[in-house]
Amino acid sequence: MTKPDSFTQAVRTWVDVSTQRSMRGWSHHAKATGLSMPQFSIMMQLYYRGACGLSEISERFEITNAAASQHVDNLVQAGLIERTEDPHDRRAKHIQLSAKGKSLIERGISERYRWVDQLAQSLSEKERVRTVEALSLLTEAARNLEQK
Amino acid sequence: MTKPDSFTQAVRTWVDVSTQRSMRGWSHHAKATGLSMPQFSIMMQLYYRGACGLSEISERFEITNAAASQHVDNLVQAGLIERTEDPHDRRAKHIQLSAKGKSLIERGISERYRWVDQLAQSLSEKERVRTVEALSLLTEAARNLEQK
DNA sequence: GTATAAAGTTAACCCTTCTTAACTAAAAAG
DNA sequence: CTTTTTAGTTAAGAAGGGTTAACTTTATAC
Repeated sequence: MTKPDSFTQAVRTWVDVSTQRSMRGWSHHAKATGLSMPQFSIMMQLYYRGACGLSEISERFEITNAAASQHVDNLVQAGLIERTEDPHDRRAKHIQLSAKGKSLIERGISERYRWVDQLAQSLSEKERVRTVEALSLLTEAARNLEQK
Repeated sequence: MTKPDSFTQAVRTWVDVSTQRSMRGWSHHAKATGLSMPQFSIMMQLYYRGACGLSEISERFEITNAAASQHVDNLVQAGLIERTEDPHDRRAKHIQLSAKGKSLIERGISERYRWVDQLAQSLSEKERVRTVEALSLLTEAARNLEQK
């Protein structure tokens, strides 16, 4: 509350605008592929954080193992993820994206961020450089915050 | 595809990080208030884009009038929004946040963006100024894109 | 080696969201 | 002034996501 007002305002506004844009692309893609929101989220998570067991999924989404198991089962049946036995602990499952699932998510990401390319083109080289500096700073600071 | 690579990358990374952060706060608040996701979204939309008729809601969320009407009805019953007759067209309704609803959303926003204040404190004055410049640029550009 | 804990699955059920269909009431068109 | 269109509501039902509870199988503790 000292005087970060214009800073706070600028960040908020940009986050609002960009969240809205990227969410729009996201829900478009989810709808186009016929995936529901939880299904899509699980796949995104598998893409960014890599393979995991079933319990990790239920923990991250704060749902029961039963619910997670059902979602996973549907995605396996759709051929989008693979569920194999963990060789070190045969109770556990090793859940990961299939090739088909991975490429689907990658198409989704590039669609979700197509507007960023358009954004790039509407700025000058100099503006782009300055933007990159500022955003790197912010990202770095946000990640430091995260770890505390 | 010329060479916006580092730009694209920086924007994507920041959007990912910030979306994740602000969504976390959002779903927290939604859960705490007992609102469902569609209910919350409708209220957010009323907050940012102002009062509107029922059809506007169904269009923006791509649901039927029936579904929109039901959501609105629940929110009216909870005392969070007001539904009055449009004096110029008595078929239409004028839907807007109540005082209670408005303050609920405002509390939500400030919770959602608390991390931005922390972010501000972890940067120097100089860094903040440069960030504000860059983000204003980006926001402006994104809005221009929007209008085309 | 038996008892207990942990990882997943399955079944039955509830709640929410959404849809279609039938309806009322007001405005616009002819 | 009658017909048609537009705005919104209501009811019934389908679909999905979530839960608890009972169960199987494997690992861990003692």
